[in-house]
Amino acid sequence: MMQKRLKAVGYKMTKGRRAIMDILIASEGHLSAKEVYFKAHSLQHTLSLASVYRTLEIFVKMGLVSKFNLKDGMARYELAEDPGGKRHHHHLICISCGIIIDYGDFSGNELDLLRQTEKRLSVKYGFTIANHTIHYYGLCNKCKKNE
Amino acid sequence: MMQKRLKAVGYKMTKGRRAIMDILIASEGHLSAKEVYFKAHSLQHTLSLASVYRTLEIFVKMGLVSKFNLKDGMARYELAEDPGGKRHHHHLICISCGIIIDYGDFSGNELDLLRQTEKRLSVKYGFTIANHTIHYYGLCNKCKKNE
DNA sequence: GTACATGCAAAACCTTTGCATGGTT
DNA sequence: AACCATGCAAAGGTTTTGCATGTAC
Repeated sequence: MMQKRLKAVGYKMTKGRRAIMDILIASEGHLSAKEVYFKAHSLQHTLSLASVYRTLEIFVKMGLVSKFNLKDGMARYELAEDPGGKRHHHHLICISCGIIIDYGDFSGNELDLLRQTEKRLSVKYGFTIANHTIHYYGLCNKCKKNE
Repeated sequence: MMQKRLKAVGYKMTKGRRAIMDILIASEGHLSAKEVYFKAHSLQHTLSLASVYRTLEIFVKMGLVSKFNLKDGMARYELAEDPGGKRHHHHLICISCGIIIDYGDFSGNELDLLRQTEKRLSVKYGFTIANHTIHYYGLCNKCKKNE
């Protein structure tokens, strides 16, 4: 439970943090800080953007949330994947309209290969890999038709 | 040759652009705009940071340079890969010291699978994939020892 | 009551832009 | 000569921070 995890690291559970977590749980992922702010603000009217940033940073450090950047230079946040990896996915990003599509239905091959690759890199470069981000850039169906 | 390519799109070849391209060619890649600025400035003392940004954007639009973002929200630039894909690589990023290691010695399996995956995504999501970025985050050898 | 969390406003940082001037073709 | 490129400074957008106050424990 969240309160426990926060307490364990010396943090407190507040309404703002609860609201932010609720939004992240309810959303499909890849939210910008402002999107989190607007959505969470509707649950907790006193919440400020500064607190959203501070809270998101805490969540990232705790491993509850993943942060990544697209080419637009605006950070995106989403719930970190569960240990089993059920929520793990990659992103398809349209370079025309910016829509982001999650892609998580990996084939067995793909999973095997990712693991295999990580192991190989560990051995060869002495790198211990904690996680990865994979982004495919291209044209979505809609934008293709409009060209 | 560069001048030709620039001219073809209505742009001019200047000393600043030459210097920026020279730096990109001489470097290992993944340079921030400021790094390009400082290095190129030593070749062309009148160069400004604004021109670096303007030039890099042009190069990206022309397909000469690739731009990508790490989690720190600072864009990185590097020479685009040649058509044959010889320069294609992914990145290992140390979450402790920030060092970036290129990783380009793909196994045959990895290449096959990437192509296969892109094709599958094209079909399933109607997405035409132009390129991808793959970043592995973890601890480098050095930082592992210091912990 | 103590320590952490928050709001607000200011600052910091990366990146873009307006405008007058300089350089390339 | 025409038009693009540049430097400078200002503005824009995202993210961080200082400080006084509020709140969870």
